[in-house]
Amino acid sequence: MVPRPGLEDLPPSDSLAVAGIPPDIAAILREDGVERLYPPQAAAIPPILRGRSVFLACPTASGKSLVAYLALLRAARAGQTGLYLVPLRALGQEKADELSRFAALGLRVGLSIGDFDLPNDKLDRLDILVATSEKADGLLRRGSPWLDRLGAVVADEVHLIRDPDRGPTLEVTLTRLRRRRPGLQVVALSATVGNAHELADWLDAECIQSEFRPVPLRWGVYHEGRILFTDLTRRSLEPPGEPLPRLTRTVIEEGGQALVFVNTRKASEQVAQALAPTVRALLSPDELRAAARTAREIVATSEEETEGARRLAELLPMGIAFHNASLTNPERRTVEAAFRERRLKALVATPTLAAGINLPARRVIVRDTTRYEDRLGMQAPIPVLEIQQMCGRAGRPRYDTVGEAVLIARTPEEEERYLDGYLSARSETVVSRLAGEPALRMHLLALVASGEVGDETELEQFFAGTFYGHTLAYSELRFTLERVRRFLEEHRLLLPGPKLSATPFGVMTSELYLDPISAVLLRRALERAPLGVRPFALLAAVAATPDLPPMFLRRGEERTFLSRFAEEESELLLKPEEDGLTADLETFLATLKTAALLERWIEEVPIVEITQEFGVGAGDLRAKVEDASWLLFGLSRLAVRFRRELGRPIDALELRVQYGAAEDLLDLVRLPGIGRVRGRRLVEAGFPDREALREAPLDRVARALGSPALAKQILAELNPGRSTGTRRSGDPPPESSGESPPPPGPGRGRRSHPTLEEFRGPP
DNA sequence: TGGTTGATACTATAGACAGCATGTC
DNA sequence: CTATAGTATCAACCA
Repeated sequence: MVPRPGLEDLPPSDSLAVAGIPPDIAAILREDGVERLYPPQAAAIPPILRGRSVFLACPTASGKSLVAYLALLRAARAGQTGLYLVPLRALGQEKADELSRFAALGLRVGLSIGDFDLPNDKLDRLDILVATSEKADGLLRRGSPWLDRLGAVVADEVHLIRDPDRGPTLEVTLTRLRRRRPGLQVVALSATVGNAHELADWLDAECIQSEFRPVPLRWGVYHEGRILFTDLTRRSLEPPGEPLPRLTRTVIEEGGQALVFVNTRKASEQVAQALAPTVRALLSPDELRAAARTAREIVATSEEETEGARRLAELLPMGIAFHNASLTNPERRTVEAAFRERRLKALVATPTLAAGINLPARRVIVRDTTRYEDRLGMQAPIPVLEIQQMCGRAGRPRYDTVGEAVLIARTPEEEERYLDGYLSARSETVVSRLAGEPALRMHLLALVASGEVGDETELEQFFAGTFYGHTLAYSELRFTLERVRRFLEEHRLLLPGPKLSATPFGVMTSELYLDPISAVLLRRALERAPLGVRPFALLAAVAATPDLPPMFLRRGEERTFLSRFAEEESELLLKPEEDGLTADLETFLATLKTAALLERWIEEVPIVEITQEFGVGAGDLRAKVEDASWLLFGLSRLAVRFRRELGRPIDALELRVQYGAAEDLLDLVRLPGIGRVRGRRLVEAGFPDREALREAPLDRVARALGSPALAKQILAELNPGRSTGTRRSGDPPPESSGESPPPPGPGRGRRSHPTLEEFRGPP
C-alpha cells in the first residue's frame, strides 16, 4: 500500500471506539490516559483488527507499541497466541510490563529472555509471550508446541535486520514463523527507513509510514553560538562559552533536561565531569537534595563496591551522570530512573541509551557523528538511522511542548553536511545480512537439525521466503552455503550425502544455541582434557570460542599473556591457529586475558581489584561472567555425550563462575541472599556449609552477615519446621532493619529479575 | 644543571543475545 | 575508506 499522503494532517481525534477497539480494552487504555489515537495509530489499527499484517515505520514514542499490543490481544481473543519479539532484554521487560496491564482481561502474559525464563508448563498456558528473537529462534529449534497456536507476531525495531551480527536471526525467525503458520499476522515496527515498501512487500503487509510525533521535534545544528533548525528558524544562545555547557545550561534554565550522546565511554565520563559545575549551579536546594539521594542509591546498588559507582557517586550530587556499558545493570537502572524522575538534569551517554529503553529529554545533543569501527580499524560515520534514533529521544510527553535535537558542528562545512546528510536525508536502506558465513553456519544447521529443511530443494524454498530471497538471488548464496555445508559435514554436525540431516551432535549444538565452531572447539577440548583438568584450562577453552569475543589487550599486556601462554602451553586444551578455527597468536593472547579475568573472579578477588587489573568496567566483567557460565553449561552438556567423567568438575566450575566463588563456597551460596561476599564472611565466622549453619545461634550469624533480619531469614530457611518466624508477605523485607539493602544483581551470580509488578510505572 | 616547553609519536576506541529451572532480599 | 583526545617520549630551550 502506498504511504498515505497527508497522514500527518489527520486530526488526532479518532476516538478509540471509532477505530473499532473493543470496549474493555478501550477502558484499560483510557485508564492509562489514552483518549485519542495518533494518526499512525488510527491508520494502522483498523487493518490490525481485521487480522492484516502491517509494517509501521515511524519515530520512537509515536505510539507504535499500542498498535502492536492490539494485534496480540486480537490473536489472544481468537483463541490463538501472540509473540512480541524484542532486540534487547531491557526492552522485553518494558513491553511485558506494559502488556501485563491487560492481565485484567484474563490474558496471561509471560517474558522469555536470557536471564529470566519460564518453565515449559507455564509457557504452555500463556496467551502472550515477550521474547528476544534468539529465544524465539530457540523455541523454533526445539519445536515448541506453544508456537502451534500462534496467531500474531510483532517484530520490534525490525530495521535491525541490517545488523550483521543479530539481524539474520531476526530475519530467519520471522521467516520460520511465517512458514510454520501460514496466514500469520505480522506487525513489524521500524524506525524510518529508506525502503519501507520493500520490507512491507516481503511481509505481505500494509505499509504505513509517518513522521508523526506526539511531541514535535525540532532538528538543528549548533554552530558559533546559534542553532540553525531544519525549519529554517534560528536560535541564538545567550551566555557565551563552549558549545556543550551552553546547550546544556540553556535547556536546564528553561526547565528541561539535556541528554548528550558521545562516542566513547571515556568521553561520557569526561564530558559529564566537565559539565558538572554548570549543572550544579542551576540546581535548587530541593533538587540538590534529590540528587544527593541518587548518589546514595548508587552506592547501595551492589554488595561489592565498583569503580563506576564511585565515579557516579561523585557526579550525581551535582545533578548529572554518565551512562555506558562499563556500568553494571543496577547502576544503569538507577541512573535511568533518576533521570526519568528528573532528579538528574543532564545525562551523558554512549549509544547504549539510543537503542535501549525509552528515556526522553527536552534537548538531545549529539556531539559525535563518527565512531571507531573495530572492523575497519578507524573512525566511520554513524549511520543516519542511529543518529535519528538518538535525536528521536528529544521531547518528553507531558513535560515538553517541543523537543530539540541538536548536532554540534565545528565548522561551517560540517554544519552544512549535517543539515543535508543527517537531518534531511532519508535513512539507510535495510539490507539482508543473511549471506554472511557465520550466520549461515548457525542457521543452516538449525534448519536441518529441526527438520525444517531436508534437502537442496527445501533449502532453496526456505531462502526464497527470507528477506534476502525477496531482494536478492538465491544463486548468490550457493557458494557460501556449499562451503558452510562442507564445514558442517567435515566436523560431524551434518551427515554426508544428498539428503540434509543432522547428527545428534549437530542437534545438540543447535539446541544449545552454540555457534557450530564453538561446539566443535568445545568437543575437541573435552576430548583432550585430562581427568584432573584445571579450571584455568577449561576457562581458556571457552574463552577461545567465537561465542566469547576476545577482550582488548592494553599496552604491555601482550607480553604478560605471552609469558602466561608459555607457562600454560602444555595444559591448554586449545592452541592458536588450529585448522582455521582458533585465532592467530595475538588474538589468542587476548582470549587468555578473558580466562585470566575469569580465574580471578572465581578466586574471589574483589570486583574493584579485577576491573583495575584488567582495565575494564564492572559491567564488562559481568558480561564475561554471563557469557562464560552460559558456555560452561554448553560444555557440561557436551561432556555428557563425549566425556561423561568430566561432567561434575565442569558443573562445579560453572557454579563457581556464576557466583564468583571458590570451590568451598558452593554449598553456602545456594542459600537465597548469600553470594560470594556474605558466603565468605560466614565461612570465616566458622560456618563452612549449610549444615554447620543450621544449628548456629542467631546472633553469631547476624554478626557475621551484619544483618539480623537476613540471618533470621536464612536460619528459618534452613529449619523449615522451627518457628524462627518465617517471613509473611505483609512483613517488611528483612533489610529494613539491616543497614544496607542487599543488592540484587551483579557480583552475586544469582540471576535477578524484578517482577512485572515492580516494573509497572504510573499510568 | 635543572626545569620547562613544545613537537612528535603512540595509544585507544559502542553495545550485548543465547541454556536451565524457580518465585529475589 | 572520513578521527581525535589523551598521554608518553624526547629534544630544544631557558634561567
